[in-house]
Amino acid sequence: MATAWDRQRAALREEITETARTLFVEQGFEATTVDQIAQSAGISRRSFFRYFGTKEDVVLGDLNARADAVARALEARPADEDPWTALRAAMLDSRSETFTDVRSDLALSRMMRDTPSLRARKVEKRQYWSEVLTPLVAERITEGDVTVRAAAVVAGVLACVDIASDVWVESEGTADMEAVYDEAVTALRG
Amino acid sequence: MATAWDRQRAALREEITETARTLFVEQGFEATTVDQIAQSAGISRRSFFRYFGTKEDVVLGDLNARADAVARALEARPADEDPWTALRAAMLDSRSETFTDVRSDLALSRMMRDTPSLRARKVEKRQYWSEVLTPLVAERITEGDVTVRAAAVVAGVLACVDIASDVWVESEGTADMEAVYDEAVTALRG
DNA sequence: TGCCTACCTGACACCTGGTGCCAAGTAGGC
DNA sequence: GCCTACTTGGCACCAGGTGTCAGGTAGGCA
Repeated sequence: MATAWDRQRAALREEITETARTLFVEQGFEATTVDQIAQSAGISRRSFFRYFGTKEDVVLGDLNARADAVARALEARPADEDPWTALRAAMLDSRSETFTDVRSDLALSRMMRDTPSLRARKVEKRQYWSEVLTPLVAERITEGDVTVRAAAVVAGVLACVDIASDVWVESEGTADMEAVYDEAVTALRG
Repeated sequence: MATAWDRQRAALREEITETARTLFVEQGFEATTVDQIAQSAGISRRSFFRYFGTKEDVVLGDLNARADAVARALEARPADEDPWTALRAAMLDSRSETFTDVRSDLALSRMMRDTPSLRARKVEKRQYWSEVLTPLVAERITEGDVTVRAAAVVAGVLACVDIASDVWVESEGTADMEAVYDEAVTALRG
């Protein structure tokens, strides 16, 4: 428990994130180089890569942590709840821990939608979501090929989340994300 | 209509693809450099990038073309068919035009599953599938928010295809892809 | 046949993200 | 006040990708 070091590390990481996101919003993600970020944050290029594995991780940082949060929330739901209801509730429970303000959230979301490398890396992290959630969902499925069905439900739910997020960005943050999500789920469950 | 040029270009492109895929299977995708491919194919590194925008495109080349094929097949389905049935039939109709043999198909699929950059690029091309298919599916939806619902159905179907493909690879090519796909769809439409 | 034009090609330089390595520094424990 | 463990920065290096330019080659036309 090197607490002192850990705190310092976390603080610096936070500072780098701030600096980088400012630059990203100002001049775009791809147009911002790692050297610029490092220089603005007062560290070396090499150190940057010690705090973030890739440039994309600065934006997508805590996505894996959120998956774990959703997983914990899902486990806490009643065991007899059907997977769709349980997943929806779990995601709502663990939402908005990292919520700052609408404007910057919108800018970040738009960037994630419009930048190929960010989209790609996001999908990569989504795989972690599937790995974490699928076994938990499988416990709530009683018939058929449980593994396949669980994978399908998780993939379906994540797709609906993406759709809701897209519509939200498109609407400049005015759309009701929950309503869009429910509409998308309805389309699946017919 | 520069037919002569076009033919030569297509032939060379095919040859590069052959060469590259052989190298990929031999030593893995990431371990194979573009310089190696270019040298093996007897062209310059610069020319390689004139035929393929990225290294990944050598493997994923005709994915966009397949999307167009599915779209055409979808349009040909009876207008009163529900989207799920129509999509399933359309994908089956336009399948296996680029089918070589099980062994190399399996090797390629496994590579696509295990290589992050390939997965990422594949998802990128999947977006094109969505863009092409969603408006066609929308015509088959009669109630609710048509755009959102169509997007959800397309995303769901593509997710099920991925699941089926994954299970197929996992089973060394012995699994019945159509059956797995149907099982996955059942989980969604439950 | 011979030229002209359009396209293709290879070579070079350059940028960017990312990694391995090593020497120097700095904070904490005894 | 020293020792140790972790961190830092600098350097060299690799690979993917792009802009540019000079030179070549195939096709069309007189």
